[in-house]
Order: sequence, then C-alpha cells, then structure tokens
Amino acid sequence: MVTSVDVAKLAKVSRATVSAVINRNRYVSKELEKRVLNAIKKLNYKPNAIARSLKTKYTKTIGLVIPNIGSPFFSFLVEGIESFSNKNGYNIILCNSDENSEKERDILDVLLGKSVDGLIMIPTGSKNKDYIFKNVIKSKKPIVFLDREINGIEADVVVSENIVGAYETTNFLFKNGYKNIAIITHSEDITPGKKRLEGYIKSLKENKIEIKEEYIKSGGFSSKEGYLNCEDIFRESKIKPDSIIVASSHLELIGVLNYLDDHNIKIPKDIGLIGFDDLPWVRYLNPPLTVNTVPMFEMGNKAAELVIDKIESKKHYNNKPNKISFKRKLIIRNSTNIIY
Amino acid sequence: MVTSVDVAKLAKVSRATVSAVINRNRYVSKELEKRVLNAIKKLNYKPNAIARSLKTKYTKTIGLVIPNIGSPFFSFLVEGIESFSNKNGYNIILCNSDENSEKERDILDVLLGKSVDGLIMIPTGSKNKDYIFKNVIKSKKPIVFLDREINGIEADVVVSENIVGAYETTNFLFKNGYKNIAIITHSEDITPGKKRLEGYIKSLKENKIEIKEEYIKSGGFSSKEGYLNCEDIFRESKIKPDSIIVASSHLELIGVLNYLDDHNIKIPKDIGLIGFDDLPWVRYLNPPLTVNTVPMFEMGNKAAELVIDKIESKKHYNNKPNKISFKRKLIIRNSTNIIY
DNA sequence: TAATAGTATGTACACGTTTAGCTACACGAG
DNA sequence: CTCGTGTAGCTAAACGTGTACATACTATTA
Repeated sequence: MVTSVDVAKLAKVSRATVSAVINRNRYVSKELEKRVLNAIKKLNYKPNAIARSLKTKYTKTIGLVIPNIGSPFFSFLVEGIESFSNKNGYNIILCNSDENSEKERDILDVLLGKSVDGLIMIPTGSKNKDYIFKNVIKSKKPIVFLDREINGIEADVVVSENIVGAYETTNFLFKNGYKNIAIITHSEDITPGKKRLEGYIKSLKENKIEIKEEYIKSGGFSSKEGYLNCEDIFRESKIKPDSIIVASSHLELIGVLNYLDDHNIKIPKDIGLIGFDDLPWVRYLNPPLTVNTVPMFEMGNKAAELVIDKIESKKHYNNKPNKISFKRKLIIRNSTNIIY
Repeated sequence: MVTSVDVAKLAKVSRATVSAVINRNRYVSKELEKRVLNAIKKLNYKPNAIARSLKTKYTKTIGLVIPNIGSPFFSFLVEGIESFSNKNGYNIILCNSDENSEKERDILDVLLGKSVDGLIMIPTGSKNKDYIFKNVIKSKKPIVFLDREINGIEADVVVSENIVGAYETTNFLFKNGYKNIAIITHSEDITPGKKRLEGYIKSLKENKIEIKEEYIKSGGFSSKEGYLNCEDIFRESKIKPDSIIVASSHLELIGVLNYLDDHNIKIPKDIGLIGFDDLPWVRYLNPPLTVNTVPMFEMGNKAAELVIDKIESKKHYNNKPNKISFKRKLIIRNSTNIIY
C-alpha cells in the first residue's frame, strides 16, 4: 500500500505538507504543491479514508435503515437519498430491517459501530424507541426519520400528509357513490397506517357512514398478506364492499389484485379500487389504477438534505426538529366508477 | 467516547485482555472475562470499527455499484445481495452510476479509498475496463460482475443465459405465427444487450426470416427512450412489426406501453409484446405480460456469496474465475396471440 | 531436579492519517 | 533596530484498535 510517507519521501517534503496539499487547509507554496501532486500521480496514491476517519471522526457515510429495498416505494426513496448524498460527497450503507425490530436494532448497533456520520431511518414500528433515544438522540448523532415517525422521539422527520390523503381519497369514493368502503393499511404501530386510518374514519364520520370493523384490515406488507386481508374482508362482511383502498404496500396491492382475479371480481364493474403511490406501472394495470400519491424521489432527497445539513453544521442541535410534510395528490384513472 | 481503555480500567485488566474477550482469540480466565463483560455492559462500550479496520485491513463492507436502484430489476438483485451479506456480517455501500462511466469511476475511487473488502458491480459498459484492471484486478481486490460482464477482464461473474433466452423467446413468437418481430435491447456495449441481440438474430436466421435494421433498436433505459425507440420502429418500417420484444429495462417497457396506448395499438390484437424479467406486477398489466425471466433474488444472493467467499479465503485467487449462469424461463401469458 | 508444556496476562508498537505547536525567514512600518 | 505579519514547512502526538512479544506462574514429565 502506498501511503503519504511514500509521497512525502518522493516529493522531499514532510507528511504534514502532503496532508496540507490534499486538504487545502493551509498555505503551501506553488513549488512544493507541484512536487507533491506529481508524486501523488506517480505513485497512484489514494489517501486511506479509514485512517482519516479515525482522526477526524467523520466517515462521509450515512447509514440507511429501511424495511426492504425490494419494495418499489422504498427503492424510489433510496434513489432520492443516494442522489443527494452522492452529490454532496456522502456514501450510504444500505440495510434492510425486513420489518423486524430485533434485526433493526442489530443494524443500528453495527452502523453506529461503523461511525456513520448520520442516519436515515424508515423505522419498523416503535419497539426500538428507547434504544434509539439512548444511543442516537442522546449522543447527538444526526438522524432523520423518513415516511414513518416514532411517537415521543424528537427528531427531524420527512413524511407525507397521510391523514389528508386518506381523507380525500375516501371522500372521493363517497362522492362517486361508494358507500361500502373497505381499507387495507399498515398496522397502527406504523404512523402512516395509523394516520391513513384516521383520515378514512374522519371522512366516513363526516359523511355519516357507519364504520364497520370488517371493512378495516391492517398489518402485513406482502402479496400473500394482501391476498388474505382481502379474503378476510369478503368473508367477514355481510354486505360486500363496493370499493377498497389499498393504503399499504404495492405488494399488498398485488395480492389484492390476485384475490379479485381469482374470484372473478372485476374492477371497476364489481368493485372500485384505489392504491397509494404512483409507481410508473400502475397506470398500465388493468384497468389503470387511481392512486393517492406523493413525490418519492423528492422525499428521499429532502431526507438526505436534512441529515447532511445536520452533520455539517451544528447550529441545528439547539433548534426545534424539522418536520417536512409532503402534500399528497389524487390521480384519478379508471379503477373506480361513478355509481350513483 | 468510551474506549477499550475505559473498559480495561474499570475491569482492572490490560487492554489486551479486553481485546481478547471481544475477539475470543486467546485464553482468558472465566474470572477476568466476567469482569470485562460487566465493564463493557456498564459503560455501554461498542468497539470502534474504524480503528479495528485500520489495524486489520478488513472493513466488513462490500461496495455495490449499480446503474440505478430505482430500477426494479436492480433493486431485486440488491435485495438478494443485502440479504446474503447481512447474514454473513457484511454491510453494503450502495452507489448508483446512472449508467455514466465517469461517475462509475469516481465511485470506484471512493469505494477503494474506503477500503471495502470486495466489490459487486453491474458495470455500465466497458469504458472503465483499464481502470478496473489496474486498480481492482491487479491489486487482488475481490470483485464480482453481476448481470453484465466486461470483455477481457478475468473475474467472477454471475449472469443469466441471455443468448438462449432471447433465442427461445424469438422462436416462441415465430412458432405462433409472428413474422415481423422487432426488438428493443440495451446498447451492445452492455453484454446482455449484445447477447440478447445475438439470440434474436440466431432465431431469425434459423427460421429464415430476413433481418431488418429498422426492427432493431438498442440503447436507452428510460421510459422516454422506450417511447422514442418504439416510435422509431413504427416510423422507419414499411411493414409494421407484428410483435416487439422489450429486452432492456422495465422503464423502457413502460415507455413502449405508453406509445402503444397513445396510438391505440392494442395488445395482443394489433401487436404481440414480450418483456424480460418477471416483476410482481407484470402479470397484472393489461393484458398480462408474457416474459422471459430469471430468478433475481437468487442471482443477487449468489453474487454476494462469491464475493464473500473470495474475501474470506484466498485459495480462489489462483483458481479460474467462477462463471455462474442462471437459466432463463419463458412465462407465457396473454400479451401474444397465436396468429397463423 | 530440570525441562517442557500449558495457562494467563501485560507491555508496547503498529496501522495511516490529521493537526497543534513550533521554528524560521522576509519584509515593511514605526 | 525592533516588532508584527504573512509565508513556509517540520516534528511529534494523537485517534482506538490488534497483536507480537515478553513475562510469570503451575503442572506434568523424564
């Protein structure tokens, strides 16, 4: 391995001067600078980031803890995060928690041990609240929660307007004549799940529609769970739903599509369907899917901006945490009818 | 920051003993071990991975260079990579090259500077061949090329059977009566692009169908480019195609769907369509899409397995590089007809 | 009894950087 | 001539680990 010692020797200067040339943090004469740069090129010298980090305490690395990179919504968020980070000289260490809080905790342990400069997290519920408070918040390690919050933890947050989103979506169905509206969301331990349910209920109440438990299914992310949740709704309800809002994951959406397909329930003839988040392909589903959506890339970008901001300037530490909430938008396609 | 010195002091042992307890690499009496473990717990001590890496030269980190995490095919590969890596105690640093070879090179520079233990790469063409040879292969840094190869570089490779896959796909169309088969692939600088084209041409030749340049479009990944490629095919050809194989990305597939939609060309009535890679949603397209596919998660898994294998045992260095090639499968749905 | 092996722990250097603190020179102002 | 200031560069300590080597004790064996 070629080190700054080798460069210093070849350029006939001290290691301090080599360091000064690389980091441009103090005066070096043109003459010496040239000699150093030539030596660097000649030896193909690359500074060792590990050694540097040991001294400076900065790794130029952000830890990213998400439930699952295979889920397209998350992968778009990650795209935004990576893009902003890369532009600003940061790398990201990507870890999947698989919606498992023990694994999530192990991941945090490893990331903190690796001295990441900051963290972006899509937490899987709030089970690790105490751990995070003790090891992250208290030690002033910058962290941004993305898409989901943890109640009772004061930290930067980038989310979307879930209550309003679900409220408007439900209202839209009601205005088009739907009365038996079912919803499939995340479990309530996950803030978007809780809030989307809240918006849904708010709308039903305002529209004086009875709230039926058998229309509300929460929990699950996979296609299989989507299938089963949908099955449960149809099995448990005396009056079958005339519409379903799938407000959790796209995999669950696919499970629902699967169930409807298997049972020859046609969209929108037999049932109205609305999803969350406008992935590139949902407009090519059969029929094109109406969705309530949010700019995913931008959300990821913002999360990275916040965390880097915090890493690089300490002024924020005494401020109130930032809370960025992205507006949601309803994109109307053909998976619902006007049925009154 | 609490260090091993603090632990040693509290436990009244030397730092060597603390290190021995943590790494279990030499005998420590039960008595001392207990004292050390208690001190560790009491102080909430976490070994500093940076300092450890500086000494051991290992970071337990794998660098991952892919074109774009937002592309679902890649994100499934990454899911497989992350899963295997995590199980074996490795983290991954994720970097998007955006199919830009200069950016790719910068990324490699950074990753090597950060002393990743190994690399997994989906290269964006072969422009960085010399750089990779000089800085990775020659320095014996383990690397695995995934999905795409670089000609002339001897390294481990995990790919799929692209020639056979495209050959069988084209044959399938021919056997169902299609005669004017267009194809949209990656540029030829990307091995799957080259090979899929090869398989396509092989089939046409065997079936004695004229090869027409206006039916072959290569290059591009985005929806926009998919749209334009499709437009070009229709504009340039006197005899319009009766079928299209979209063998590049899903975004390009979406662009093609978009074009067909805009021009009211119905699938499969007016045109047959076959895609590559069976993402969860393609069977819910309108109509369900026939695809030629490969197990993505497993491919990612295998790539991680190979690179970790190489990192942890040096025996492979003198062996021939591993070349793993996954079989492809045609899943027939309703986006093609039998038209003879 | 002396040699040997096994047990048990500590000392001190090394990894490759950054940087505080020091020296030293040149030049213009007072 | 002295002082301050800007220029120029070096020495040496520090970051938090891992580990080679040294030390010392005990038990076994010939």
